[in-house]
Amino acid sequence: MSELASLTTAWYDVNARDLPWRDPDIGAWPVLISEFMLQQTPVVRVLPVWREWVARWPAPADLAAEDSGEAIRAWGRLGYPRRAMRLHGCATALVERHGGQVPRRLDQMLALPGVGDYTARAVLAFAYGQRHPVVDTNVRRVAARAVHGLPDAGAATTPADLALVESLLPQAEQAAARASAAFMELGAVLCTARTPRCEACPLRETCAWRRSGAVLPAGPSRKPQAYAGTDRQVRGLLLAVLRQATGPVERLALDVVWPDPVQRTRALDSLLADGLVVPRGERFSLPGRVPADF
DNA sequence: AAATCGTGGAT
DNA sequence: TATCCAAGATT
Repeated sequence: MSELASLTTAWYDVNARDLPWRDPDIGAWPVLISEFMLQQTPVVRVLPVWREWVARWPAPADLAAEDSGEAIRAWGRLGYPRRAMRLHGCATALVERHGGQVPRRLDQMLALPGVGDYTARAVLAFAYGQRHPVVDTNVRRVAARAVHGLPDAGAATTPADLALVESLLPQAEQAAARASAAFMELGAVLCTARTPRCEACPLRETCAWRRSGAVLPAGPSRKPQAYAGTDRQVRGLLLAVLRQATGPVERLALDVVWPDPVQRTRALDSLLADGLVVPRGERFSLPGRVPADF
């Protein structure tokens, strides 16, 4: 195996955080839930919601039996609520296509809604111990620095990234899966975007970027994303109203969240198009059955 | 292939 | 206070 993998795994053996979805006895479904929630959302915010979901919907069939609106509501404030709907879609697909189980084949994983190159391989590696290059933003940053001597990676995961990381993995399946978790942990805990802690890094002697001075770029490594005043913010405000409502709400209750009627309408229309919101006559609600007293 | 899609903690 | 960014996927 590569020196990068052996050094990083040895460090991980001692320093891995004790995250509940890393319990070796946890099932593939809880792992899949964690991977969805962790898409663009920090660990600390995922933890409490993940616990709720695993307790409430211990198997895919449990979630599939509910309206997608329940998933959206239980998603809470994790952000990007389309993930909740796609995860509900996953549960349905698992029941319909895979006997209520999480499949063990990459092509079957990639065919699930909301499951892309990262999530598919992460679940197969972490839940089933398979050998796949698991490439997220952390791993790409570690590879960019340690291997290429660059301060950060490109904007998106490329086939070249997958090939490189695959070449770093040990041959044995379980060791490869552990190395993948170790690379991610290193990027999340030490080899961070803005303030890397190179002194504590197991790769400090071999890292190409450190040997060239570890100079951080002046500007942001990604294009900073605006939020205030965007449709995204308005969608969030609208959905927050519908999440806490117990039934359909009047248009007026939605109108008060944003002053500009043009943008408000555009945001609501996009939520309707996404299926995150459903019209109920003159009113609106999350998707699903309406309680009898409405 | 660049834009879009939430939210909140850290700096 | 404003900016950056966090276990991505989709179109």
